[in-house]
Amino acid sequence: MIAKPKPPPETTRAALLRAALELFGSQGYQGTSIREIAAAADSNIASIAYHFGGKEGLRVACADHVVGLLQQIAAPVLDLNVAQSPEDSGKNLSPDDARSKLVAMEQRMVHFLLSAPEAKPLVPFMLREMSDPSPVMDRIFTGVIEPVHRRLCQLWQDATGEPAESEQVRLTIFTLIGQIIYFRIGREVVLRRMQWPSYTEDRTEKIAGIIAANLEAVLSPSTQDQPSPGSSPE
Amino acid sequence: MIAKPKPPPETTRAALLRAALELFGSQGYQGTSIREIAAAADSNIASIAYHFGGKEGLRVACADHVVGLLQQIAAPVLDLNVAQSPEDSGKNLSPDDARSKLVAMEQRMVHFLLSAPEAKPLVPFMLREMSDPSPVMDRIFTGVIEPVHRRLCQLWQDATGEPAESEQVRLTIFTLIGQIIYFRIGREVVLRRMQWPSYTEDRTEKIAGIIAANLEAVLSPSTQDQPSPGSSPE
DNA sequence: GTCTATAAACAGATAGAC
DNA sequence: GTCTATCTGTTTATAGAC
Repeated sequence: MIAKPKPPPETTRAALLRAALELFGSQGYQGTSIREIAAAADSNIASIAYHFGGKEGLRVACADHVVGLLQQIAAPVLDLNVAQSPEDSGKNLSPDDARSKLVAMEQRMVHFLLSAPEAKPLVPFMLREMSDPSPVMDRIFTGVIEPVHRRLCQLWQDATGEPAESEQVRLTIFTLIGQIIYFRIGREVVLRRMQWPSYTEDRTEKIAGIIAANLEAVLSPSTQDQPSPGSSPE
Repeated sequence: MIAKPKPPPETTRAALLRAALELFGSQGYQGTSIREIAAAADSNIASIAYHFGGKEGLRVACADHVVGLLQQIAAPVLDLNVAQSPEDSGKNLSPDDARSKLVAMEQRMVHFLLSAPEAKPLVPFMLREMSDPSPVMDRIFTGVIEPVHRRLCQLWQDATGEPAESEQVRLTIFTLIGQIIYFRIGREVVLRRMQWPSYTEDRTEKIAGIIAANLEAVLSPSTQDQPSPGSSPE
């Protein structure tokens, strides 16, 4: 426990986790049998009960695994400026810095969700758990989604001056996230309409560019009236 | 067959369809048993085989039903200007008209997806079929998604002059649709982050207003450089 | 820790009475 | 057209050999 922080006694366990993540992601939780998982992991059904207590335990373990990995990936991006200098308080950026950091984060998210190889097993699982309000969604929300959303809201404040936790800003950040995530969730629809067989680096880059342009357009004052959000002409 | 174009001999059939739509939408296809459906329709399992041939037949019938209803709902919006006058050719609008029609369609879609009572049973089913690439997705895509997307692209062309079927425009329309649909698919996440117990009319209106503002910002020339999409500084 | 064998519950489909 | 009863296969979970 002390001398060996990470020995590899988790061959079977890890294989089951990998297989489950993959299959839950592609077929859904209810659409996947523990037989399939055991077969894909070159193991047997009983090993799932042994290591995870059952199918639901395996689901929870997948969620924790995903949250851990995503936090690891998101960490360097989330506190790029927090740990820069001690007296900086790590909270305020110049509007231009915040603006370009927002665009940079958007680009990263698009590339990660659409074509990063390390995201391939994680993202489908996460998105399914996000749609299905399962008891597992809690960990994913608290561990990943909320921190990232809060960070984006903070950057938005630094870029525009609008209060980060206002309804207006929180919802606007969701419209940004929605644009990105739709290209994953609605993947089959997009590919079909675009007559693309699959996403490639070039196509991902194109998508990221369009969302970046949208983002910059919304961030721009545009010298028009944007007094209060509730005064739409309807 | 001729004298009675639509008598009501479809009490059980209709009840099964309604129940299936509801349960498939909330629990997913594989997460729903035909026993549940029969029970919810106050019928029995055998009636499903009799009326629809089996569970998969019921799924297809649900898809057709949804496509029919959505087309009925979307029709008056889609060809509002097509049937206006014969010599109008029904294709070209003034930029201002196209622009306000785009905003109007966005508002309609948000309200329909988030709080229209008639959408409540349809939308979850459709969104699930859209994520899972099932053989049923075909009908939904061809019947609803593609026509709506094409119409939006056409309006975008009328509003901006960019060619409707260009990659640029088709993807931009998807960023618009993504913003809207995310508030449905990511509903649980949004509600939690906003600390809202549920969507209300006011909140839906607020969301619609923010997306409308984004749309207008992107549609505006903004007097900045927007020469070609591939020349991002990176 | 790993695996085979089996139990108990569940799925979808169907036969046949009414 | 409707429904009960049943068939057949599959599911998760588990007991027990190794």
